[in-house]
Amino acid sequence: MTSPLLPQIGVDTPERGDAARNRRLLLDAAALLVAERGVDAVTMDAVACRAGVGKGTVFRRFGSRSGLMHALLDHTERELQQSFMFGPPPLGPGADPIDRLIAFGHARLAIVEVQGEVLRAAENSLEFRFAAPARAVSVSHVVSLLRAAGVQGDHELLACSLLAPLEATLVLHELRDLGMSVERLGDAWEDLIRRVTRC
Amino acid sequence: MTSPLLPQIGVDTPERGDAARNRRLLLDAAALLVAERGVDAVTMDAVACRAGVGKGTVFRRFGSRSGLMHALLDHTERELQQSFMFGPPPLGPGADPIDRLIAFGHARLAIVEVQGEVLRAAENSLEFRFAAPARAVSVSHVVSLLRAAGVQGDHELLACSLLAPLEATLVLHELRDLGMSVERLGDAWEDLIRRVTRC
DNA sequence: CAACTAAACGGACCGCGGTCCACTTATGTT
DNA sequence: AACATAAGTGGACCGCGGTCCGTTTAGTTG
Repeated sequence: MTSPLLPQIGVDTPERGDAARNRRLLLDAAALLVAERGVDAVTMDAVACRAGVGKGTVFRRFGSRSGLMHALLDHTERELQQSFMFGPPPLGPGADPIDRLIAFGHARLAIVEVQGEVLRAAENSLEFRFAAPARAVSVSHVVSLLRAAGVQGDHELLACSLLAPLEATLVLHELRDLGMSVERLGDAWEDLIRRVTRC
Repeated sequence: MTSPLLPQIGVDTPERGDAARNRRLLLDAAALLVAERGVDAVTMDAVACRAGVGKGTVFRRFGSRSGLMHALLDHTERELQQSFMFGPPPLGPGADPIDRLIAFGHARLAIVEVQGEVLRAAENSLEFRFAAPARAVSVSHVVSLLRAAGVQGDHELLACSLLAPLEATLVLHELRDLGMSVERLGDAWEDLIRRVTRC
């Protein structure tokens, strides 16, 4: 079994020097645009122009706008992953699996609160919404916690169903449009987990 | 309290004759395009052209592509709504609320199986994904069933969380990409409901 | 029937995501 | 150092969703 960590891109076929430089330029440009003018201002043309490269290069590096957003989130994603795999309880190993599940949801909600817009933009594509490696890691993490908690049943699907209410698009809707607080969402998550894992 | 049914559009300010005629033309054209060449072929230009009207008219009638898709689904949506409000058990009133919840999920899954592509296209916009009247009806239906089942807690959020795994985009992913069967999804739904409503 | 007005119409126009391909360049080999 | 080639590059180009606004028309009023 290979490492469950997010694959380090280009480990086997390393990027050429100029390509790597342009990746950095593009990521910096994109991050700057987000900070200055919001996610909507991050058009592929704008990023390319700001980075001083051609539009084609942006697509070559990131495949799509969602891919670019995903790359922007990569750091945060890895941090979360590190935390629940190797970090301290209750998120990391050592704590009761149910508490870990609850902490996991809280951590995700916190991320959505901060990076919600970017997350939503990243979710706007099928491949990155479900087929992304980060998602696969989350699913298998939840599956293993469910198993560890002694839950019986279709772990795979149960994990998918539990992850669904944490999707950025929905959470943002609840926060912004319905005016719910993160605390309330956190409480509801905890309640949901306790119900599902009870008995 | 007003009728919980989907509002009959244009009841107060009736549509002009030509407008109503064009709406029909457009809906027929769109349905035909879906049947003949799939959802992706339903571009706003194509629909307009096929109906023999201008593009602006399509947008005036339906607001956006998602709106058009939503209109295409309206009939099905109303049917489901009728069924769970006035139809026979287990979907309709009379059955145990938990059984009604389970039946509701099964009904939705069946719809996704048949109209999945159109549903997904309709979900591609924020306003129609969450702010659509049909969704509000579903949410309040689930809320009332949870209440009737004697479930304690944050019904509103619990309903949202339960509805999330029924979203077309996710369900289609599970069916197509992960190769799961509708039966399996149905079983998982039933299991989820039983867990959540237990105790 | 003529005049009036609010509604509907249509298509030119815009910006964005995404593709394509002729051209350039970094890197390893002899 | 010269070469070969795989990788990278850039910008013209495309199609689509969505907007805008000058024009047309349906329904009403006297």
